[in-house]
Amino acid sequence: MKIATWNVNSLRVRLDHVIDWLKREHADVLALQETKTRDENFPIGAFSDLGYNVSFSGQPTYNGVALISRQNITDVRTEIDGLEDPQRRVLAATIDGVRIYNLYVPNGQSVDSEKFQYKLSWLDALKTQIALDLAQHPNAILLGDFNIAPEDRDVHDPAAWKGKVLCSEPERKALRELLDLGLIDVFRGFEQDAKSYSWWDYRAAAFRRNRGLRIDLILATEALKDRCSTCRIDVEPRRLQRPSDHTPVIAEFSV
DNA sequence: ATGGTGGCGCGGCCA
Repeated sequence: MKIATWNVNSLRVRLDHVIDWLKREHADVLALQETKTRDENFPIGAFSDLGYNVSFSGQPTYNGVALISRQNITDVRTEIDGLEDPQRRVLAATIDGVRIYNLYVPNGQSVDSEKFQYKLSWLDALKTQIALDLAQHPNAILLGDFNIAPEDRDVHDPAAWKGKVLCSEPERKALRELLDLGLIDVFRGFEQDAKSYSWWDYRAAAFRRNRGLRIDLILATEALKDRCSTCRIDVEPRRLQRPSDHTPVIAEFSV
């Protein structure tokens, strides 16, 4: 299974990029975040023409997640238990016997904001849900835009970002607690270039200067980690005209 | 430079 995650920051604007990317990479599963697309407007045909199934949970203007898959998508869930949340950030499904969680973790805006408290409570509810689910699904993958840089090596300028949202200790702790359930950030299981990032701010020529963060992650259970043969960031889509501010992260599993 | 750019949708929010 070749599986990838990509925050596209509007599927309508980025559809050509996504279709071209699928034609080139032939991924089995692509998890999209920030589709910003109502369900009734989802471009099903663009994907079915390539032989892909789709599942989506969208809303107008903000958020929105989708799964694009060669194999059937079953047992779809879009809610976290105990979390009343109109924001469409979760799409869990089973594909090829693997339980897959496509996640768009709240950004949090700034550590002193209400949105940051929402981010932490959202992560806490997610942890509770995943703890329960992993007992039933030894083969599971969590992937998406986590809006958390796990460690300082995932940050272009750790001193400047210290304590700031996306890098602060409370959210890093929340991520570690999620990993402690038995998940591995598979990107770090392989040799990687220093300064490997998945997101660059649109402003201040951040991409050209490689001033980025690695906040798009693929987490796998122990059983699947041993079946992971590669994980890499594909920076090419970020070079295109009118790109998303994120670029795809890809992992391959023998399942 | 407390800015900068981009998407949505047409003013202001969100990232």
